[in-house]
Amino acid sequence: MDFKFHSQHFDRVQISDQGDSKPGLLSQPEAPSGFTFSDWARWRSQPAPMPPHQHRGYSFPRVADDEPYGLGPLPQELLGDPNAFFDAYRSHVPPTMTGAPSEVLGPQDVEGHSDWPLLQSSPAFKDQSYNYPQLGSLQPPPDSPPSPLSEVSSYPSPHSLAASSPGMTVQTADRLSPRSSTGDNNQERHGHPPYSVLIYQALKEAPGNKLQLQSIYSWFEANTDKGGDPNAKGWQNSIRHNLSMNAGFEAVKEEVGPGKRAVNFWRLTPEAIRSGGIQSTTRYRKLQHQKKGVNSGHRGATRQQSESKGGHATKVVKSRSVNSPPNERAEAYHRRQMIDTNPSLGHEYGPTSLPAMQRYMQHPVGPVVGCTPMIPGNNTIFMDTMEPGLTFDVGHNHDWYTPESGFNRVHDPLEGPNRSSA
DNA sequence: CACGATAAACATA
DNA sequence: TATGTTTATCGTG
Ligand SMILES: [Mg+2]
Repeated sequence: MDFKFHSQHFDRVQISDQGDSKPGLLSQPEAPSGFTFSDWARWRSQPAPMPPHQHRGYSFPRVADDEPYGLGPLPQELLGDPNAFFDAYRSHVPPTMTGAPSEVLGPQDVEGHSDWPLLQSSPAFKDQSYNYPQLGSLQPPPDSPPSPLSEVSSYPSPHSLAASSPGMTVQTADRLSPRSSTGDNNQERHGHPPYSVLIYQALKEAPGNKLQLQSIYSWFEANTDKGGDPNAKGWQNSIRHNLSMNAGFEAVKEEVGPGKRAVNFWRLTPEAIRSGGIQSTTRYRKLQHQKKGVNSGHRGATRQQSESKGGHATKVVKSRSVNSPPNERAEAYHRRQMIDTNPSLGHEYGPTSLPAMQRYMQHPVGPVVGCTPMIPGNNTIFMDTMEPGLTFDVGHNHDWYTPESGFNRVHDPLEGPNRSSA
């Protein structure tokens, strides 16, 4: 009696997947979406041939023609080169200042969130820009493949970035970072901002609002207390986890030339930039089953036989001839790739498509309230057909984070394309 | 009920 | 091995 579940397959949906028509995910009702190709071109500072047009599904933030494209607070020197940006981090981190220079610490109190220690994100790049001279033997950037592109990389960012005005600067504290490892851990002490926020900050400050994974690590090492011990790499796992699961961060591949393999950058989503914030990473957990411990309670070396986890739902890349697929999973994987690959993007690099889980949540068909584990063969989802307002009109809450106001709980009415709330 | 941190299983390149 | 994606646990408020 409760729900009436409807199950459908979203194979077909994948075609229109990127249709950025998110039901009620964003606080902003309608997002003007219409990032033109030229905008995009500018974004990555490329010549830009005139485009084929839309790439319909993906909506980029629209930017007024006269709107400045530059990143507010960023030092000019850095603007042109994201690599430089992270190189700065990479280089400056290890040697001298490990952790956080207390000099730059600026405790403050942002009304929205005074808990977290504020920091100024690494001065390293604020002042020095990426010159981190020293390091003497600073080799050529280990990971800065992109040479041609990279250029300016400005990014459409209206006032969103401006948010970082006076009050909020970001924080970087010396010991911030959520963790304390073991046992007592916890953040609450003063609560360090969650990974998602830290990542948001790192990206927000970066040229083009994008950084490579390694650079993000570096940022953490420089602005948080992570990285102290070389042995711990759990925090990196956490970072990756957040990058993947939080829709505010998207991976963009940049081709570097024929021979080399494209490098991947993690970038703030246009949505994140426009709205000036991100949603909590855990919100994408909605569809998961919350299993309760029926087990013996063991934990340790375990098995979870649950079906697929990682990869078969991976993102796109390029189409390529498939050899003999190793197994069924791989087969399914490749199938998806073909579908997901966006033709209009051609060889251009751009945002990869949404990860499966996140795409489910945008199912055009309506509110998705559940799904089976992501198994190749069975792509069934469940949606609620009840009328809102009645019995259990579900609807969920989730947090939305913005620098100015911190986290705010918002409720999404569970309204989909279908149900126009009269 | 939502979060967040972690660990870990899996995939792919 | 490095990266990414996703499932699962445990602790908090
Ligand atoms: Mg993501």
